Amino acid sequence: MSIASDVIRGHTDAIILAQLIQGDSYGYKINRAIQEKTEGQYELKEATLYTAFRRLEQMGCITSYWGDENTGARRRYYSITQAGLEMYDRMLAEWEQSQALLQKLITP
Amino acid sequence: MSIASDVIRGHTDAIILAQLIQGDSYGYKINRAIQEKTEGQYELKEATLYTAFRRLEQMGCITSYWGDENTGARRRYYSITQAGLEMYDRMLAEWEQSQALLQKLITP
DNA sequence: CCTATATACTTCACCTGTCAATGTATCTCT
DNA sequence: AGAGATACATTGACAGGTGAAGTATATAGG
Repeated sequence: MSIASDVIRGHTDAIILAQLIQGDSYGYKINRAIQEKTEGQYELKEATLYTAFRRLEQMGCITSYWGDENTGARRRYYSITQAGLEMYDRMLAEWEQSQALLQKLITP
Repeated sequence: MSIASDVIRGHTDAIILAQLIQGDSYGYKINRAIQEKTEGQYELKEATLYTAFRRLEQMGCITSYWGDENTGARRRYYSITQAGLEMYDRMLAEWEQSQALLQKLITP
């Protein structure tokens, strides 16, 4: 849907980790935060979001637990781990580097 | 192989078009130019490069013709079309936009 | 009460771009 | 003759993203 999807592709993980650095959260809320951050310009597709959670958990970058809501739908909360923090730092550095690289390449 | 591959992904077309704006060229030479431009930090894999040529030609963004080398291996030259120029402009604008968007998203 | 809407998570099938591997052919240098 | 550079092409596999569909609960409005 979004124009930006090709750039964002492969950065879903970093985007999620960036959100979790600010504290534990759950899928729906994270997506909301992303929409607000971008003034509605971007949102993650649900399938993308939950696939990313699986991937990140399997890599040991996040852990999850069920919230104890006594009302509303159940929520699965996620926490960023030490490995996740390190991964985030690497991804951020990579992004800075790649950005400069592509800028060079895309200029005639 | 490269660190930047996830960012560059989906921008191969724009990179190639950026090269062709400077004049007709052929696969091997374009890849060389890319390597030089990035001081060896990046190169396209051959499969990626030639797949992109097919895609761009099919979309009408480039046209191709065989060079009339009387020595050495034959070369297939590519020209950017009007549609290609327009596509490039769109891609460049998109990149600027996406860059800003991802910068926002990747920051905690 | 019933329906629509929002919240919240899950799974499956499919598409696209990338890339490793492999193959072809020609030229130059030793 | 053999090695290495030039030059193009195809195949099969893989990873990430996404549309579509499904499950379940709470709330607001008619």
